[in-house]
Formats: sequence, structure tokens, C-alpha cells
Amino acid sequence: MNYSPSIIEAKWQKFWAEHKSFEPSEDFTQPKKYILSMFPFPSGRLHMGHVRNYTLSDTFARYYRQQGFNVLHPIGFDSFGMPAENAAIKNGSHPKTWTYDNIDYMKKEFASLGFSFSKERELATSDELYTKFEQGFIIDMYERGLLYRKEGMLNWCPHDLTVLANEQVVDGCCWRCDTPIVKKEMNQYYFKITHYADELLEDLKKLEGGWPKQVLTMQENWIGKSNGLAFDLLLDEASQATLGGQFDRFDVFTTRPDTIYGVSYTALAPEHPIVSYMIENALLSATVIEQIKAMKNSSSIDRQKEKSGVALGLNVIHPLTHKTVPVWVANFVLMDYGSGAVMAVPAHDDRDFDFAQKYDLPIHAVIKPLEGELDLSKAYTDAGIMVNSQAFDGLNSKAAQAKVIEHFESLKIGQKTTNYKLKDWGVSRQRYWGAPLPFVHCEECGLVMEKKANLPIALPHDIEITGEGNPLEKHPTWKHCKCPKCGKDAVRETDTMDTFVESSWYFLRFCASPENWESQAFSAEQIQYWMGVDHYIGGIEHAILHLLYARFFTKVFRDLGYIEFDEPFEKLLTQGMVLKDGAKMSKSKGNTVDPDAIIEKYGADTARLFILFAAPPTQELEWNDSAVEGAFRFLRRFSERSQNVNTTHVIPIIDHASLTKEEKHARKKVYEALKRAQEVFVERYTFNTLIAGVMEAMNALNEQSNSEIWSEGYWILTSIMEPIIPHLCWELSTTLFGRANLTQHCVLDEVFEVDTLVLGVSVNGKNRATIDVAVGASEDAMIALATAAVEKWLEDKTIVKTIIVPAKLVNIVIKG
RNA sequence: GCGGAUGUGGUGAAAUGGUAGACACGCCAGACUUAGGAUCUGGUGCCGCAAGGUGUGGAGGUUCAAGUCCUCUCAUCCGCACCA
Repeated sequence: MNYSPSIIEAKWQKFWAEHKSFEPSEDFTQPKKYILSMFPFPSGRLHMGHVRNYTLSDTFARYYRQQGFNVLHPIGFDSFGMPAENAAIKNGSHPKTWTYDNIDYMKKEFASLGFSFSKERELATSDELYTKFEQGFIIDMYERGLLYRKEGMLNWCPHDLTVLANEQVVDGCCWRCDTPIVKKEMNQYYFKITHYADELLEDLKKLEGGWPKQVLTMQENWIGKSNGLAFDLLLDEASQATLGGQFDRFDVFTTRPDTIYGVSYTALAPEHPIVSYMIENALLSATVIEQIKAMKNSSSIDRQKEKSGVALGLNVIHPLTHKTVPVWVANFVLMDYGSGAVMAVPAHDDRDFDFAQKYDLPIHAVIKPLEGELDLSKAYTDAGIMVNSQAFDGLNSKAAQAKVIEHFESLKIGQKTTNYKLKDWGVSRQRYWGAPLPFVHCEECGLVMEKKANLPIALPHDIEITGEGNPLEKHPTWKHCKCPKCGKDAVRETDTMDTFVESSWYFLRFCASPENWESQAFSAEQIQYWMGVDHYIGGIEHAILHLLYARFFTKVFRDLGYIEFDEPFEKLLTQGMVLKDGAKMSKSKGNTVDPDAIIEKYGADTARLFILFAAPPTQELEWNDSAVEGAFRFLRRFSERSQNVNTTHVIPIIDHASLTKEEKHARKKVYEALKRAQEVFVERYTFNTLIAGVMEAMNALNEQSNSEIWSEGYWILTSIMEPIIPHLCWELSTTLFGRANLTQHCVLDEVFEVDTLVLGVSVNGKNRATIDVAVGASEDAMIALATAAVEKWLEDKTIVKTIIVPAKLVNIVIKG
């Protein structure tokens, strides 16, 4: 058979579409698999990263269908977001039109790759129906206090004119456009993700084994739990007087209570309320105020370059020694962690040390190393023996931490405290193309949530996108409404939501059956059956943002009573990037490969085969045009050699004993490939080795000419390969076997039985020869053969011992 | 600085402590062909005519046996990073 991918691929894609071949069953008594890859943003065209992502999930989905599972393999589009608006500014297109045109095109690309997605559950997160359910959840969360509004200093991207979550600030710049962010004070909506900080951290343990370690570590670091001591520092009387009696103390947090006697100054963040008060009331000189303002306004990158600060002329009382300690303002103290104030122990903290050096502040050593002398040219941050610490002298500093905390607690001047780096998730965006926050501002009632019956609060179509400000804010009528509570004139919230909100629950929405798609977001029964996601596949770039938010939503939905589990994704597979010429494919580098062009030239099966063959999924994949050719040539051979196969509807029964050596070898290779398939799909995911095994089997089949063995081989190999190269395999399987072979197969042990074994013979662990031994040969006989084979290396030596590894090798240990 | 990953032929890679380099790409030689950027056959880690030697970033160690386990170290990549 001539291999014509364009013909057979179109044929089977049409067949699958017409027969709705990949819709999951509503029979919830069947065993299920939920296979999901992270859905794409509809940017217009698929790139090779997408092809890799969806080829992986499709391969799992098709495998499990063959194994008799009810498989949910859905797809959607994460279709809100800034690029649609950017395109509107650039081309004058409407964000909606642009988005849905792109979706249409990308759906065609999906189909041309033969992905076995459920069509009936396809969604775009910008669909009004999706917005409706999402806004409902937002209202639930607001009622629970999990969504709130507060004034705060925010990351503002001056290019995109929107706020960004901390997670969306990369190296001080906007994660999308790389513009350095600035701080801006704004009223914003927040999700109370910190309420779940501890559970999000603790439940990472449940994911061990199913998630890559790297991702677990990244999440752990991001949540950033640390235990320590929080206590108040009392301002001395003079300082209280300076502050007009407005402040008498401030709160600090330390993870090193064992260094408490080493405190030689304290430092406040430039944004600290005491500092603000002093600026507002002109309690500082104009120069100092300028310095502090400069600290505040400097970008987070500049702030990290060099430590700077200034003394405030205030003093606090050390809680244990009662000595006076000066108060400084310092740029390295962060307002949004802990209380925005620190006790400084320069002898035992690198930052405090640098600062003390610069401003010539005293350095009191209170920990000495277990061995050797204390080096005062730098901070000693390790554990050691406490000194100059009154009653604590001589204690191991590590062990004494709890004792110091107890001491503070017994004096009622401090307490054990846990802090997290994780901050609440700011979700408002001053953009048009997003889901509106379902709130109304009423002069009488204040902030009022919409009635669920009024949802969705949909976006107006007639807007003008200029790139400046929020188009919803500028729309003539949209924001004017009646207060849902009192009915008087009111104003709609014009902020829309961060698009990470949509991707935080889309995997739940996919569980909804098409028949109640319109009426409810999902049902408990459907969720219970389909969740959790058995295999979740996507890029490592979502290790923190998306995966943390999705975990958070899952816990919230559980607490709202919608679902009954804690974690959404059982197994996470993070695929490596697709590279060309050693670099990530990108338009700016001009090293992209267009999937459509590859499909047109070689077909989807070639693209899929190459992508899975060139590297294991988690590793980077280097694009190689000639290796793609190689994949194509394999498919052609696979297709053409099918002429050796007899048509049959059952697997041939073969009398193994009567076969020639080549025939036996061919069968062995085929069944080895089958064994490997079971291992690869279930445990290892190293599809490259599976494909190699199938190639070996093909090579072995080609060494013999028994048509029964060809038939058995193709019966099994087309089944193993169907998840990878579905079009060709459906074609071959249909023509040859009436598709009866696309199912589970048993490994026949008889094909692995052999008469003779090839053993390696090594001398002192170095391989020297190979021998053929009969199965069942005695150890003595094997040793005799082995020693004879390596005689040359044994001359004038004494054999100390011999080690026989069954079916593998004989190692002769010699001396002299 | 902290955390993680990776390091094996000319290239992508394989090897679940037991014959390193499977399977491919590329390259070389041959066959077929009007032709070959098609197809088929054979070869291909390195040094060497060969016998043989040598070889998984480097140095040690454990073991009868190490790419694999342990210690140290170098390089590259990724993530986090003034979090008190």
C-alpha cells in the first residue's frame, strides 16, 4: 500500500467527526480516565509546544480507550485576556471577533492533527455561559469572605495599564510585556488565598509521586512558610512624644529568636505607618523625606541593588535587656511581609550586617561557632553556642529558639508566629476583555453583589479600544444600573477579572454532561465520577501560578459544598520546551516551525511520531528536519510492509516450537514491544523507547517471511501505535483486521522461552567475550564455557571466585 | 546566595547496579537506476593494520561488577531570591 497521509488522515478525521468517536459515555459504572492538557490561549495558530502538549494527552486518551476505559479528553480555550485587546489596538479588530476567529482556526488545526477531543464539551472561557457560572461562584466566594476589597499598593504595568498579581511580576517586570512595573495605590478585589496557605502547603504531600518534585518545591517555596517569634518593641518616652502620642510601639517578626540579645538597631519599611506619619507631619528633615520617597518609588530591582536607609531619631526599648535601640528606615525591609519592621542583628544576619557596615552601626556577637573562632568580618548565620545572652548562655542556639519564644510568652511580651510569603491574590484588572466582577456600587448600600438571577453580567459589544484606560469605564451606558438591593441608580463595577480565574475551574466544567450544559456549571454526581484528573499535561511555566490557583479554587469549591475532594490533579506531567537550533522557538528569533506546514508536507502522524520519538516528554525537544523525514520513512515502511499481512479478524494462533530462529526472534520482539507499551503508558511515559521497541520489532519481522507472524505482529503493533499514529493505524487495522485488534492484548510468555542464552563473560568486571549456553545448563558447565572463552586473560592468574547472574553474564574474579 | 535539573558517539538519545551507545538522524561504502535529495544492503564511539587498548564532564569511594549508588568538584540550563 502506498502511504498517502493526506488521503487517509482526511478520511479518518471525517470518520471520527461523523461518528462522534470520542464522546465520553454517560454510563458512570464504567472505569474512567480523565485526560487533560492545559488549554491554550487562542492566539491564532498552534505552535509546536501545543502540538507536543496535545499529542501527549491524545496518546494517553487513545491508549485508555483501547484498554476499555470511559475516557474524558476535553479541550477548550482560555480566551479572555490582553492579547485580544492588543490586537484590537493594532488591527482595529473587535476582541470578540478576533478571539472567536482564532478559535475557529485552531479547532481546524486540532482536527488536522487527529486529536481525539470531546467536541460536545468544547468551551471558550469568554462564552457568556461560562461567565455566568463563574460570576455565580464569585458571589459565593464574596459571601464567604473569600473575596474582598481593599486599598493597597499594587504592581502597576504602565504599558498594559493594569495591575498585576505578585505572581505576574517577573524580575520586577510585567510577565507579558516585560515593562518594569511601578507601585500604585488602588482599590482592588482580592481572593483570600492566604486563608488556605497552610492547607495548600500541607496537601503538597498528597501530590508526592504524582507531581514532579520540582513543581512541589516551587510551590512550597512560593507559599514560603516560616515559624518564628513576633513581639512588640516599645518606643521610649521621648520617641512617643515625637510621634505626638500616636504610636507607642511596633511589631516585629524574627525566625532567629536565639539572636535576640544581638539586636543593635531596628528597621522599618519605607511604607511603614510610623514612617508615613512622620512624613505627613513633617517630623523629618526635607532631605530625609526625599530619601525615603526615593526608596518608595524605586523599582523592586533598584531596591535590591544597594541597601540604604536613614535614622529616624526614634528609639525603642530592648524587651529583655531594656537598653535603648535606634530605629532606622531601610529599603531592604518589605512592608508586605510580616509587619514591615525588623529587629536587626548584624552579627548573625547578612542583610543586617551589610547595613550596619554601611552606616557604622554596632555589631554584637551572641552566637559563637561550635568549633573555631567567630569571624567578625562577616555575619555568622549558622547555629552555634549562645553567648552574651544572660540566662541563655551556653545553650545550643538552634535548640534555644523554642526556649526564647517560651520566655517571651511567659512574660506575655511576644508569641510564636507563622508567616507566609504567599499573599492574597489580587484579581481586578482594568481591562475590557475579561469577565466582569459582578458587583454594583450604590451610594446608599455601598458595595452590593449582583443577584444570581441577573447573571451573566455580560460585556457590551460596542466599545472603543484605544489602549488607554478601561473601555468599560468609558462606555456611555454600560456601567449605569439599578442597585440590586435598594433599586436606586447605581454604578456597575468596571473592573474585570484576572484570566487565571477562568483557568482555575475549567477542568470542573468539562465534567458537565452536554444535556445540562446550559442549566448548571456541573453536577455533584458528574464531578464525583470524573474527577480527579488522572493525567494533567502542560508546561512547567504554570508550576506556580495556574496550578496554585486551581488548587485553591478546588479547596474553596469543596468548602462551598460543590465537590468532595481536596486536590484536582492526580498526576502532573510537565513537558519540556520545543527548541530549534538550541533555542526556544520564537518569532523574534525566526526559528519557528509551523505545524500546518509539517502536516501538509508529511501528515499529522509523522509530526506526532517525531515529537514522541525525539525525546522523553519531560525533556527539551530539539527540532530536526531530517529526523522528521526519518519518522515519515518509518511510516511509509510500516504502511508498505502491511502487504505481508494476511487479513484476519482474530489474532493468529502460532505453534511457537516449530518456528525458525528468525521467526521466533520476530515474535519475541513484537511481544517485547507489547510489554514495553504497558509499562510506558502506565508508569514511565517514555514514548521514545516504546517507538524504538516497535521499530526493533519491525526490523525483526522483516528478517523473516512467515505471513502468520507478520499478521500477529501487525495485529499487535498497529494497536500499540494507534495512540501515537492513529490515522495510519486505523487505516491498517480496518483493512487488515476489521479493527478487531484495537483492544487489550495478552503477553504470551512462550515467545520469551529460548533454548540458548547469550551470556557475557567478564573478567574482574570487564567484558571480554560472550558465550552461548543451553537453557538449564549447570553452573559448572557455564563456568567451564566461560573460562574457556576468556582463557587468554586467565593465564598465570588465580581464579578467586565466579559470579553468575542468571541469563545475563558470568563474572570471573582473578588475582595475581 | 538558595533550590532543582542536566552532563553518554558527529546529532537526538537508550541502558529499572549486570555485555555502554538500543532505536533513529547523519556520514561512509555498495546495489538498483537515465537520474537520485527515492529505495535496498552493509559499515559507523575513539586510538590501532591487527592483537588489543580505551571510553558515560572531572577526582575519589562502595561493590565481584558503577553511566546508574555515595562524597567532593566543574560546567550548562531552569526556578526563587533582601521574606527578617
